[in-house]
Amino acid sequence: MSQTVTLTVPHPYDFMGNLRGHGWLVLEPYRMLEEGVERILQLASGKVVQLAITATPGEAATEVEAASSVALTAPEAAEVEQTLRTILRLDEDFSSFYAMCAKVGGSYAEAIGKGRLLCSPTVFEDAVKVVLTTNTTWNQTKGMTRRIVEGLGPALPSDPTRHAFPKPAAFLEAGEAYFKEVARVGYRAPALIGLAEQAATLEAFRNSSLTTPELRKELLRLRGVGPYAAATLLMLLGRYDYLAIDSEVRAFTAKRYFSGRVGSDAEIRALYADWGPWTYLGYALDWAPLDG
DNA sequence: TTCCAGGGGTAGA
DNA sequence: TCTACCCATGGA
Repeated sequence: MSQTVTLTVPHPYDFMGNLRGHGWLVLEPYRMLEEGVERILQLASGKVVQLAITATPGEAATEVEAASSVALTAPEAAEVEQTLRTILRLDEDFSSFYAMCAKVGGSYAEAIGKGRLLCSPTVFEDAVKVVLTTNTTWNQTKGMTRRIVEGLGPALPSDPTRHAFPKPAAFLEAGEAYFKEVARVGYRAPALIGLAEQAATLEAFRNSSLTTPELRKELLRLRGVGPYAAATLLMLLGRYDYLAIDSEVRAFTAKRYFSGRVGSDAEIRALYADWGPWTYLGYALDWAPLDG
């Protein structure tokens, strides 16, 4: 028994760009599919479902559908639809960003339809994953995330090797020792416990009336969250005012703009300052792997 | 061994 | 605001 939830998407819309804009789609409980992404999700009813999320074929997707592994009640189907709208950011308005891209031109002219970046169903999950990207390699981020999901997340009945993302309560129950000894997150363990303790506060950030600088200040109060993590989390909350300056940004801008010299954070920020509220995306669409 | 990865916390200037 | 140092882990 299975069921499909379908919803229409904004125009223009780049579905695969939405998924591949950053690394989230390869962090459990997401898994990359050839034409979309798979997600293990625990619904409010407690049911754990497997969703295969794909779009109508072609350049201009008009619909996204999630094929559930099991039948859903009406409230469960509505919850799946709302979750899709959240993780694909379908309700965000990018029109002023696209207008800016068209004005700037060049490679930015191809940005129309892009900008939506996959996020998690909960701010808590996004915050955990962002902390797991700090001061480590991408492979280790994937490993730490996988061990947390497999160790603490509720299992999918039809395939118990697959798990949904664990709830904050599971983090607290597992305790710091679990994260150090089993998940091997090292010194990040206390930060993850802190995020679990403040999960309710984190969720309120999704539709916060705070200004972006105010919200950034709140995020910076979280243990394990510094300038990079705060800027990344703001992006995941739909606020693109700040650049998440990490080793990759420094390396890219050094090569492209500073003749190999690593620019100061102020110099790097100045490169994208004209993008204003779209700064993060201004960089994201500038970035491209450089040869040599 | 040493370095460092999609940094952060702290102390001291 | 800036710099120096430490922080667990694991691959190069």
